[in-house]
Amino acid sequence: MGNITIKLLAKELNLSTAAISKALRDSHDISAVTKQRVLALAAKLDYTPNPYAGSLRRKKSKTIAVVLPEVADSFFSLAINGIEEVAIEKGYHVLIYLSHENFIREKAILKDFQSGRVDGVLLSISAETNDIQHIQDLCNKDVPLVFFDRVCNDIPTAKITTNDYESGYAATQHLIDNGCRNIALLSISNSLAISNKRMEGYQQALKDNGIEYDAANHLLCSNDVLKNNEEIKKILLRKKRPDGVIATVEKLTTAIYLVCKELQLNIPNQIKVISFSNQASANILNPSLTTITQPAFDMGKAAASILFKALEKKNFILKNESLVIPSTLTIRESSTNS
Amino acid sequence: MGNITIKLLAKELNLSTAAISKALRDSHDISAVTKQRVLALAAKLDYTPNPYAGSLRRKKSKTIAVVLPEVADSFFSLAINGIEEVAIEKGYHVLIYLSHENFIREKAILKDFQSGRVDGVLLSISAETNDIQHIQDLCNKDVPLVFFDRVCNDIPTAKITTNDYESGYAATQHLIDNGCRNIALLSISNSLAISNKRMEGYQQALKDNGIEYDAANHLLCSNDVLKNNEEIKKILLRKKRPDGVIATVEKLTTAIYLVCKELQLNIPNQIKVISFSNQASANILNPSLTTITQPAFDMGKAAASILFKALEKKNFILKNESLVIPSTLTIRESSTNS
DNA sequence: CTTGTTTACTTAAACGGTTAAGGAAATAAA
DNA sequence: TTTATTTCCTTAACCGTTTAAGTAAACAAG
Repeated sequence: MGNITIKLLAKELNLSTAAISKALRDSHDISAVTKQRVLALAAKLDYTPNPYAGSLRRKKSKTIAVVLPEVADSFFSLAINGIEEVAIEKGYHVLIYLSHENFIREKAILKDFQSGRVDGVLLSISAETNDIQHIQDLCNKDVPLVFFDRVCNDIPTAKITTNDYESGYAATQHLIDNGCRNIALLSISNSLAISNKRMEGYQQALKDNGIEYDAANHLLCSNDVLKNNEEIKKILLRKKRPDGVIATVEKLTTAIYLVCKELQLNIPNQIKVISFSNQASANILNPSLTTITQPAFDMGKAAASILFKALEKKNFILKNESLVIPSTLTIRESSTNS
Repeated sequence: MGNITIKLLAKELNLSTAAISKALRDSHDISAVTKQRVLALAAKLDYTPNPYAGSLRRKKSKTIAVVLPEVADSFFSLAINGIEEVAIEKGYHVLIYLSHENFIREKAILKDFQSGRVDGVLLSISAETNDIQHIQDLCNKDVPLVFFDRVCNDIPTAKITTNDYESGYAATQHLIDNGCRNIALLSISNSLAISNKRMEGYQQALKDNGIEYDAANHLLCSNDVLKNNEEIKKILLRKKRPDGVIATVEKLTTAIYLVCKELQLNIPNQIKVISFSNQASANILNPSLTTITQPAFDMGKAAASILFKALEKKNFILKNESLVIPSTLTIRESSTNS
């Protein structure tokens, strides 16, 4: 195909490749006239520089990686939007990787980044991740890393989170204010910081209201939709049936609604529901869903912005740049007395 | 940082870089003993090959690009999952780009691919795209391209679509079967093939049922949520108010439900609704939403699979590989008589 | 014993840029 | 007029890997 290279431009204009390179990068080593000639020919021949040649020489790829547990979730979809927006603006490219909540995959993905493939990484860890050696290893190779949402506290770097503890507390308090005394909490992990913080907020709110925490009210859900449904059903069929449910992740909402429908439990009269969710459809559910909405887009944007600061300025200390962007409670019908 | 390179391994083992390279790629130019020594040292030093050096030399990046209009939509989220699954399996990396339905951006994104940054492209065109020169240009540079969902018929390459015409027809017929005679169609483009095909299916179904097509029933929506709400409201306030609505894209569902709520129009009694949607929450809307569900995950997977075939086999003719994966109509409460 | 073949390497060029160092000509300063 | 400086280039090394071509030694065949 004989692609257009700097060499070709050089030969055509009787210049050295160095001159072409400099002209294209607007070095003031090159006369205005020559620059014009180079630019004109480059435009005419539709020259596009080979990114990998440059990356090899400069040891910079102008690429970042985004590692997510999954993307079939409004939160991560919106986060990607935020990330991409900043990346495009800064002239960076975005590689996307899904861990599918699988530790082995996450490890393999991060391992590859030791090659210099990317200049920086945005990471939201998988629910399975307990061992953090692979993250440690990456940081030891001086690859800038920013966590967002699902962070790992033992790694000293920037973390963009939302106020999970306060949100857990607020959700619980809201249900209590609306008469609930027996509140179930559905989560997806016992090790993720976000899960734990939401849980702690929940427990503190119970305590502050003189309600004893009942471990039977805590359900750890999996990736298996059917199994989750069964477990939720079991909880709602208990003698001491919960009068409120908090779903700490979006995807559990459907399960709750369906089980309630099946069991003919009226939301909100018999049981009140609140979800951590970014679904646009919360408003039009039956009944409309009270949500804790995370600032997904802004979190993505913030994470990317901070990463780019680290990429642009040297001596930028990532670990000083953590940021907490608050979630918002939107009260709708599913949690209030009609 | 003095990274581990082939050179370093070579020096350490008193071999040439060529020998190291060949040993690592298991060339039978190298003795078993030497291979073992190389592999052992590489493992010990945690050698990770520089991807860009290899890309430069081999003129292959082992990377594909996915260009989407947006990602805040269940369809594209699921499609990404499908694509990523295949890519990981094949050892490829996935660069993601969002056009935000903007022609200029799409053009700039594709232009960059002429550089050899990616070995192939998966594209779902923006709603603004009428001029296809930029796609043409990319194809002329022999970059394999596979369209999915939002295809461009004038480019002779593989296209993964769903049966939009039949789905439009089925949606319309379903509403007619349930008593509708005055059906509004909400779409987002007059130029996208998917929009046109759904529209044609709609028109043919009307015709086959002896219903005259009324242009006033066709609403072209934009990216402006508020404006869409206004327009939908206008249609539903017409003297000849529609008794059925088809949303040809997921995001218009919320608008319809909200406007109906505001106007106190009962779904499905006063107006029946059906949406092209992959929302998991369709089931728990009020009322539950009848949907045309696209095989998003499978379309992503299929598109990626076909692209990889083209990347792996030469003389693979992409344009012979188009595929239509049917959507499924799931009937729920929003479109049926109670 | 010579010739051909195989084995197991090495040498060096190549991929397409970037950049430090150098140099000739023009211009400015002494 | 001589020397210093600036301007505008070129030369060549380099980034890390791959690979075509070459070669020395060992072995086999005739």
